[in-house]
Amino acid sequence: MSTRDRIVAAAAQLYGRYGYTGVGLKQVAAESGAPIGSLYHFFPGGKEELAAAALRMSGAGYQMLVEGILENMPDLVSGIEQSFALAAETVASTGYVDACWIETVALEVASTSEPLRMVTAEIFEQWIDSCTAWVESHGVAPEKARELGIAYVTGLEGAFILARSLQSREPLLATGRMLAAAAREALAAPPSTPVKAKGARR
Amino acid sequence: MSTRDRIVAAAAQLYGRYGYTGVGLKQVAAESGAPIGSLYHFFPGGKEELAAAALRMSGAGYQMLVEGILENMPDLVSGIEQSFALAAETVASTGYVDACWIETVALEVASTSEPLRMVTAEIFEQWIDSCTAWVESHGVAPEKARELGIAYVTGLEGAFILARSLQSREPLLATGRMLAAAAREALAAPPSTPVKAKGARR
DNA sequence: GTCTATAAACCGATAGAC
DNA sequence: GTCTATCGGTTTATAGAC
Repeated sequence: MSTRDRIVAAAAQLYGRYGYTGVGLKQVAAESGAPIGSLYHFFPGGKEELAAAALRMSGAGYQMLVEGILENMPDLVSGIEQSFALAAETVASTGYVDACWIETVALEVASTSEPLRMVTAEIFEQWIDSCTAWVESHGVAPEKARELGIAYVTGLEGAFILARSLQSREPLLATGRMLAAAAREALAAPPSTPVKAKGARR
Repeated sequence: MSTRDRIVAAAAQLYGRYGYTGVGLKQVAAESGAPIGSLYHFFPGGKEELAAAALRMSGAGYQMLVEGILENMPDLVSGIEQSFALAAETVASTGYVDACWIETVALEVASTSEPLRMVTAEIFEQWIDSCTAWVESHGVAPEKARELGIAYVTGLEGAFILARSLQSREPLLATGRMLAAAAREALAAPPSTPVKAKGARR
């Protein structure tokens, strides 16, 4: 693992616990074992450039994680409910500290750093596209699939907030069940313009 | 408006734009027109005590706002969709900077300040209770009503994140429509233990 | 590429005059 | 209750030796 990678990894970990504003560059340097000079060597743009790299790395990582989970789900409805239940277990197992730190930084930078805001927007858009494609592959019409794909992301992110604050699995379990209900309705109303569905509607 | 109130109001406004960690006490003092000494006079506990007061004030304010909107909605399903659409317009009208700042601070303090984490938990619990009561008043069985009440809050908070990051109404509109679909299903399956519903099931 | 030293500004918090 | 000055520590960022 290169020095650069260790710096980015340390930054991602610290941002997850303390937020973007709450973490100093010296702290990142200390955690990664690199001196501050190396940090500015790899990221001449300073804190913003480092955060952009960490966001992009973790954003892609979260997406691969979710895609891997959803791919192995038997059907749309139980896939939604099960993946939220799995998220609940995972978050609980870390003592409600590790969920998704992208949202924390996204809120912090939304009105303070236009470059970083755009990085988070790019990440969320990719997540939406990925989820929408999965929903569509199970036979939901494109527009409805996008709505459900968006609601999957917003519901998951919102449930993470309450789960961490309340230190409870309930927000994730309840949100998963309600989104599964929405998915059931989306399946019941078949595509107005029929498409060949790859996944089974059963 | 008392000096104390002006300090709390200024803190709430600044936390909304820059987050908890991103706002200094000197900044709050300057914005409110009060000297730092007064700030420590009213809040001997310093930054944490001030944030707790601001959180409680804004938390109650948001709850009253949502309750006032939901009360006047004709039915459960369109009430959910319409209130999300209204939120989309409101957030868009502020240039996507003012949505709900409780979530920003909740994420920042979740693993850094146990006292503040508990304040945010209390606020979220009250929101859930309020939404659950509204859902139940429209004829949904208690357990399902709580699930939908939770999903309303998580969906709204999550959609606020994406709306601000993407600078788009779409996350709020899509989430509102999906939660309305979930509500439709909750109404279709009547309470196992029938209760006298105050709201119309139609 | 690695590392140290340092500048200039800001932080939360306190002391103490008024 | 109001206000100022200040302490000790931290921040981002840079300069420059190795």
